Amino acid sequence: MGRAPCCDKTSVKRGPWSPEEDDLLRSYVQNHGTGGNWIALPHKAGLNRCGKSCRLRWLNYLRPDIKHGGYTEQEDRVICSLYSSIGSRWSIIASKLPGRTDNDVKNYWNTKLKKKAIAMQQQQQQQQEYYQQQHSSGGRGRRAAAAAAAPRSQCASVQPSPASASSAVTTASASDACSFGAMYPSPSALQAAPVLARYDSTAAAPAPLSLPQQASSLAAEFVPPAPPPVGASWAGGLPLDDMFLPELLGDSEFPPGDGDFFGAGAGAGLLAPLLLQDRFPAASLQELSACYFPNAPAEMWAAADHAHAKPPAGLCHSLT
DNA sequence: AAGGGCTTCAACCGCGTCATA
DNA sequence: CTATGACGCGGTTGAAGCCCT
Repeated sequence: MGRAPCCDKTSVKRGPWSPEEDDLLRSYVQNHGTGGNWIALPHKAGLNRCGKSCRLRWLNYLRPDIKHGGYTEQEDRVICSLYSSIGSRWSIIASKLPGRTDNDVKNYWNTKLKKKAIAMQQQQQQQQEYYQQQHSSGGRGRRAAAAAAAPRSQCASVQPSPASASSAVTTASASDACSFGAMYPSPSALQAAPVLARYDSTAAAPAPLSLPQQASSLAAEFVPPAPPPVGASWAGGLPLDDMFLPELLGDSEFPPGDGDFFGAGAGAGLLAPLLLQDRFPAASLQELSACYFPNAPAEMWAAADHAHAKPPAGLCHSLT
């Protein structure tokens, strides 16, 4: 027994919208608003369309503040950084990009950015191999080499959804998120590991940070990995927390209206977690980190010796 | 010029979540 | 507490345009 359809699909028009339909919908919404009921809207607006179709058309195309195409380097970096940390939660990612819709961001990632990421990952792996060869004789390099050789499944918990494998291009898998996140390892993320443990940090990082204590001990013998390729400025070494925490914490300066999301330069980005440690109690930052990775809270919370298994309600509503 | 393959992106589908009666 | 309906989201599809041979 399935769900009742939202409308009679045989009697409503489907497919591409005509300019006349666009005008009808636009003028109706601008004059009357959505009325909080998309199902009833097409009838009121004189459209022979499904309510969901109207909603999608308005949200993804007709809204006056929509930007189409022309993604900037900054936007690329935001998308990549967030994707590496939270996976394919396009609505959250799009909410950090004014004028962008989840559908647009999703399409952009699937058609362009993902390829760019894969190419850069391959480049990074080549650098890693070279780097491992240079350090293979010393003890300090062994853990990094072992971690680099570790299977990707270490981060499978980041993206629990076993996405269909029917489309190699469009499917956003756990390994995508994980491997791309690994492209930009951040020494600062490890230095701040007891506070900002990242559950998707693998591969180029010394080891999966499944436990803050492990991360802490690893940080002590951490060998900085190869830097991102020259010219690959976007998302370089920026933990999600650097750009996300301020907003969740109510920092009104995020995102900057016309500036660089990542601060004045790489140094500013790398310093952000440490500055946050100064500004907020470690417990609060642990709670917020847990919000990013709701699929793996137990380990971290147990390790952090918290009385509760979950962060306080309302702390991270937009991500859970 | 033709046509086959590739890319892009608007639109659809189905499910999870939430609000409300 | 439960049922129902609407919304919102992520995954997927397919038509149109582009590119290459």
